[in-house]
Amino acid sequence: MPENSRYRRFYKVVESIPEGRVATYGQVAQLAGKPGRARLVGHALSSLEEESDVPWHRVINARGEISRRGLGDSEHYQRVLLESEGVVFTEGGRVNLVRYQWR
DNA sequence: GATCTGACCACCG
DNA sequence: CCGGTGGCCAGAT
Repeated sequence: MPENSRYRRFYKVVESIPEGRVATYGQVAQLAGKPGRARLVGHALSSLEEESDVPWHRVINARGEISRRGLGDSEHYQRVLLESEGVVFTEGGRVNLVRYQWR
């Protein structure tokens, strides 16, 4: 995905998420000036290059859970990345949003 | 170019 | 908190 694509707004927002904090898709969409377009964020992240500097792993869904289509292990990978930044998961494999959501 | 699909969300129950 | 519903929109087919 080229840097000059129209997803650039979203990447900019994601890049500004501090370490050890998370944001929801809807939140990113809103901060990017596209309220209600949470789905676009998902598409933006899914087309993101692996070598990108964007901390895509800090974006989770509104229930505090890691979303990913069927494929198994990359979901675990995202969790490991967050845990290495100090984010603690609950028993259900979810993040305590009131505590870790970026404001 | 019509239709389907999806890293979703708000709203309701 | 969980499940279903409707809506939005970019890619893939």
